[in-house]
Amino acid sequence: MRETTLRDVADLAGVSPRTVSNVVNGYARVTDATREKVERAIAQLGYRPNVLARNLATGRSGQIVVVVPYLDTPYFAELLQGIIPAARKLGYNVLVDQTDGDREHEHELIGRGSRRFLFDGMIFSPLGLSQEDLAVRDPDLPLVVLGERSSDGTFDHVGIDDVAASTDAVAHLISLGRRRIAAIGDQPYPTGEAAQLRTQGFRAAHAAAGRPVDESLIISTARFNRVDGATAMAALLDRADPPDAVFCYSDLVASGAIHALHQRGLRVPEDVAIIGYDDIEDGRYSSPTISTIQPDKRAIAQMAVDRLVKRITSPSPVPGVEWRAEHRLIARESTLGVTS
Amino acid sequence: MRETTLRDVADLAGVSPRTVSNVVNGYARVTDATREKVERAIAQLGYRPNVLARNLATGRSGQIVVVVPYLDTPYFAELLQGIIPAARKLGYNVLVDQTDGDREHEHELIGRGSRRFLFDGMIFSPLGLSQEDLAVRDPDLPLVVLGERSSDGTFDHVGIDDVAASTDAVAHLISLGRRRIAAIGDQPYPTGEAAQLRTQGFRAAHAAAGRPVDESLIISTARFNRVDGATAMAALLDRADPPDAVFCYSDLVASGAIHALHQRGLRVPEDVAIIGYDDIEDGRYSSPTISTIQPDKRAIAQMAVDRLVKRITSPSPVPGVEWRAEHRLIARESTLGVTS
DNA sequence: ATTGCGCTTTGCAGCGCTGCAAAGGACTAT
DNA sequence: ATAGTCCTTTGCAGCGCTGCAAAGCGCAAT
Repeated sequence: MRETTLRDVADLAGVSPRTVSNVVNGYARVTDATREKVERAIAQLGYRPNVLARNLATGRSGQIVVVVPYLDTPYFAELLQGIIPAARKLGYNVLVDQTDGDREHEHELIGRGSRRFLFDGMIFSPLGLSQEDLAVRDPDLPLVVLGERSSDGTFDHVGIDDVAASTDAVAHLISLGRRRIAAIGDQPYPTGEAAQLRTQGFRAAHAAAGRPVDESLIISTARFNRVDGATAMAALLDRADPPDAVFCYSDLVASGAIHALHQRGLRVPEDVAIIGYDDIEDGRYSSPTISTIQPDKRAIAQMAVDRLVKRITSPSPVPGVEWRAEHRLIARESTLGVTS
Repeated sequence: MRETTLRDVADLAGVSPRTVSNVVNGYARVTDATREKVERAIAQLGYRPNVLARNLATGRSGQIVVVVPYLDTPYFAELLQGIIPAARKLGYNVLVDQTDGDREHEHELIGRGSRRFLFDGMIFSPLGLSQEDLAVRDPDLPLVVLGERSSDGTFDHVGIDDVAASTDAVAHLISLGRRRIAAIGDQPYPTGEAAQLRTQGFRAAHAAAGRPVDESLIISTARFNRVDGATAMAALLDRADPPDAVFCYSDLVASGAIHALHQRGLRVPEDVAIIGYDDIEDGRYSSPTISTIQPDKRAIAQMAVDRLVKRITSPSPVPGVEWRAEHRLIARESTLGVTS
């Protein structure tokens, strides 16, 4: 049996298809009598508009897509908790896609692909993509970039001040009297911009305290996840002069590092203090609880959606905005120890 | 500037639009000469097919949606890691939506809404919806349900044997000599079916060991998350006769419970043994590592996608299948203690 | 009685693509 | 030379909806 269409409803109600459309969309002025007739017909036939057809006719889909590297990274999952309701409130439906941090895939998504037509705009958190890659993006696609890139003026960028936040984190370790501070999570140019900014903060904090940086304590990892954190920590502990504190570039890395420490029977923070980044829920429940940098996720989410929708609805080109959310240092047990 | 269309390409290549379509879709036999002409024109104009138009014409969208209660629940995030590649391999794009476990919202998604047209099928993990609610679903929508419901024969159901798995978990605690075993995560009828099956397993294990069940040790929670786990555990510890082991209905609940124990200076498993459910990555890294029930997530994901695609592509009605994936008991530190 | 106004309703065309079936063309068999 | 066959290419119509602008209509003003 065929799906009922606008025309079927129109026939039953004795009006033109256009009028049914007007009722369905709440458009224009429709007399109460007409509206009621049409609504009765709709109910009777169980009519539902075909969004596909509507989208084709209007050229817009009412959907925005949020593209993240990994859905199983709690930071993104938590960010989405802010993005989804914010977008819904503005009448947009949110769908999520993941790239596995794969450069090809990311490229395809921001490039001039045919999926373009499915979405009115995109909130994108790049990982494998370098700044140059971003240049080949589809200029038609309203875009808000999350994270650490800076905008070239044709899209918006929303994030926190990574250098300042990282400086705060490391300064905290220094203020606790730690002498040999390692960093886990650096990544080489050109793709690891987030990581490089954090390393920059790491250096800045040392400089501000008049301390030299031991370059051998800056450890690169492929990803910001637990496995890599544990592996890097284990490697540090195998050395003759292990660190007494570690700045981890994400809470997941920190969680992995703590795991590696516990496996060797070392105590956090007595033997090694750990600070993470992102403030995921996990860190508030782990043992010890993880000191971290807390970005204002709600503000980031709200801002990203606002900017994107502005971009979608504005007929004229919108200048790219660089927007920094607040961040806070949250000191917990992994640096302060158990306080009671 | 207008987006280039099939017709533009046809004009430039000197062929009919239909032929361009054939080339684009790899349809039919097209001579190499023609194909090359067309491809040159496509490249020259930077043509990309309008998926919206294609979808309208074909009536299919090539997208499937995975609907989960909460994206920030690691179990779902991990499951998606299996679903997304499996679906991609079959030519489907996966989009994710979350319901917040809200019954209204879930209802809307499986009902006869207009979003129906955006997706060829749905993999759905219900939470707030009761078995009766599922009955009002859109019969046209190919559907695979994850989790604990049983199928009414009009859709497929994929999950593990929750009763058996829960029995295994509790039997493990009993075998370790624990005497007062609590359960955290029960939920009342009619929505909390997953929880009820686990409670059933909890009872079954007691019965098998010839032990009575202390009903007061079965604690209900609103969700399977950390906060609720911590709160419930704290309440148990406030009692005169606290348990010496707890079966938590998810690893998140277990994580919360362990947190509550540590806050009181109690040791896991020496004072209280904890077992969780789901085997999320978190539990492999926490201190102590969390014993758990490991569902075969990869198999669940693969099966869900296979069944859904079969349903989408089959012209005739497909009978509903009830499919159970394997599960394993993984004993870690939270029940065995630190072994070295 | 005629004109003009404002509101509601309508008809038309078209969004860009594909399904279908038939037309065209090259080539082989008779 | 003619008919038949097979493969490639095409034309048409339509997916179901909305933008646009004009038509219809009731009512007040002249």
